[in-house]
Amino acid sequence: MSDPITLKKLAHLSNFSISTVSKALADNPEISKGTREKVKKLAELYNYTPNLVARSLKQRRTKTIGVIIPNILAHFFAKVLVGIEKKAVALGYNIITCISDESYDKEVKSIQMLASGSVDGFIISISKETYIKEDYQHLIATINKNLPVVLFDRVTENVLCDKVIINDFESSYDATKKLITSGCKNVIFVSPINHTSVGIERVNGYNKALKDHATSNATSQILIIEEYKEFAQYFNTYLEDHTIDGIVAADELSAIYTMNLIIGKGLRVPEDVSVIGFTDGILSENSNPPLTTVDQHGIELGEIATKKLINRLEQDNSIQNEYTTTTIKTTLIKRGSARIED
Amino acid sequence: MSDPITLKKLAHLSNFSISTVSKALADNPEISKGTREKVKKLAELYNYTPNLVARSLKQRRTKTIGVIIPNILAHFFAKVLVGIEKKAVALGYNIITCISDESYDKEVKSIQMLASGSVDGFIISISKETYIKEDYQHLIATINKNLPVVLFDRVTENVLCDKVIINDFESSYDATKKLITSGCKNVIFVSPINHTSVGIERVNGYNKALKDHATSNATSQILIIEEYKEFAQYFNTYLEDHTIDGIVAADELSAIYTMNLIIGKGLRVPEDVSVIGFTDGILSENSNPPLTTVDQHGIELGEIATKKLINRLEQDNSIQNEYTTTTIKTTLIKRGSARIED
DNA sequence: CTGTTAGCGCATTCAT
DNA sequence: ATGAATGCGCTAACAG
Repeated sequence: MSDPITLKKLAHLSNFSISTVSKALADNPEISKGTREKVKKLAELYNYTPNLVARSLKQRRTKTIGVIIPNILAHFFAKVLVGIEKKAVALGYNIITCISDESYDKEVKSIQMLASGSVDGFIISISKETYIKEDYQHLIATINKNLPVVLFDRVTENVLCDKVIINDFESSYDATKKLITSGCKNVIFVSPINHTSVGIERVNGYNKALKDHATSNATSQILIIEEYKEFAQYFNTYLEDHTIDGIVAADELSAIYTMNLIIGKGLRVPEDVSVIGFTDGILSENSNPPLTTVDQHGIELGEIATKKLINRLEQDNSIQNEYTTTTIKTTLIKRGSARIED
Repeated sequence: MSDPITLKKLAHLSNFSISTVSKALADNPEISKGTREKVKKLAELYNYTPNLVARSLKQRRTKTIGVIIPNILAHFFAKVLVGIEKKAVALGYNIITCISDESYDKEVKSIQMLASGSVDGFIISISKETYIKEDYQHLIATINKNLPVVLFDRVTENVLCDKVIINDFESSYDATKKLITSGCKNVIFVSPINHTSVGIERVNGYNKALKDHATSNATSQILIIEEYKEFAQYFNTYLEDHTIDGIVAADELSAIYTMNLIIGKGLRVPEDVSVIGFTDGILSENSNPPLTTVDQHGIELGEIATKKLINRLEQDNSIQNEYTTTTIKTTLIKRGSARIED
């Protein structure tokens, strides 16, 4: 029912030319006030909305942003997406979301597809597989095509562009330190994201805190989670030859998962073992006990990334601003899973 | 750096005409094998990718789907989105995601924007506010513009279109019945989605099961959650004048939240109170005790919705197929939060 | 087998 | 103050 109404049809109906109608709708002062009114009324009557595809082609900008996310089921990324969406809509942009599913191939394909005219720029968090391959050529190529990229959270030094990250090293350092100064003697680190920039920084922070604050015979214990079921088995036997009293986990799920294994072993949280996780999401709030966690401010992060991208998109192209990296400071949210002081 | 390479440029470089180049790249047998090869090689060399916006304008189809979701932070919707994305990409489509944030206005605006040429059709789950306003005109208008809509989960009889839902009534009925036949005398129903089609069906199922299977003096107890903090207060006092031994919750978060309140009151789950929730997500798997839950098969649901939409988009337009509603059967996943038999 | 032409819907420069 | 003409990049009908 009904083909969409176009400028051409409005021109017929109003007995003005296409260009007059176009200008009138744009409130161009070239056109007399009277016709502007008339045309607008008509457009309203027929419910005219300009075809955005045609406009994109003409203007050579789409007013849409491509977003590539490794995994939408992780609460942190969902939160960032909320922030991106919110800010984008507020500034008149749409977003096209692709999920890389931690796969290099999907990441490359999605970017290539969207880079063929569908978007003006990208907001991307790098997939695990891409880190393993260490191949960032697709990102560099995109930037070279004049499609700005903002990387967030999972970033790399190998690509020059705007970035938004959190202070991973410091946050991890502080969390570990707090456990130690509150009396923990054996703090381990658990991570399902070992290959990513984020995962590495958090490990480094943990190690540094150990060196600075633990007793000299304390050793760094880093447990990598590739697959949760396997990890459960491994960790249960691990607990039999090791006593631990503190855990820092690189994300929310691994924290809760590990905590539940510990409780399953008959240990008490936080009396016997203190647990701190990263990412403040629904899981953390509603676990039992509720998880003490490092809030990464995902929504805010998404908003900042979007703002940065759109700034670059709309800036005068001759002024090539320096690329900047914004670091968001995390906040420790104290709940029931860790006994920490002050 | 570098303007994108176009057909025109390839034409210059190859000394063929634009149309020849276009046809050659499309492997059109009109063109001699030799030139086809030559042109393709050149295109490869220059890394040519067709401008999708121009193609969309020409073909009057964008190969992208608009997805409107009320809240990406709810695990169920995130899962559906994963299914949609997966299927869409597999069938050569992109998706543009908008989050209505349960707001009528955002829902309307997003749809209008995307309906202006950006997408070929929609996959939508209706916002709470839209249900309250009972205004579905924007959906009907979209369908009348020849933009097919598939509604999922949160649907309405007031819009004629394809739909994908789960057997909410039956699932809720069965869950309630199971609790009763396993010995629960006082089963309450908790819902944060009371206004939606889904919420209503689940309440109905609960009530019917009560009528069919409970003792005659059992009364229907339905607690609505508008805001979690308020609910916590209310529920804590509620527990003081009521004894309950069973809970059916309309989603995952409300189930866990309520369960934690109960545990906080010193009651044991499942010994004193059995809890069953809807949506099988990360929360359910990792709660303590793990939640017995109705799996809505979100990913599959998303895939089916996408398939239905694309089928309609690609069918011969003269054959106007009947609209159909697909009902997905849920599965009860037994974990530790409910004592139920068989 | 190849090229010319037209047009998708819009914005814009250049006449009038 | 208005309109004609052009072109964004592509496909396709039609001519040769």
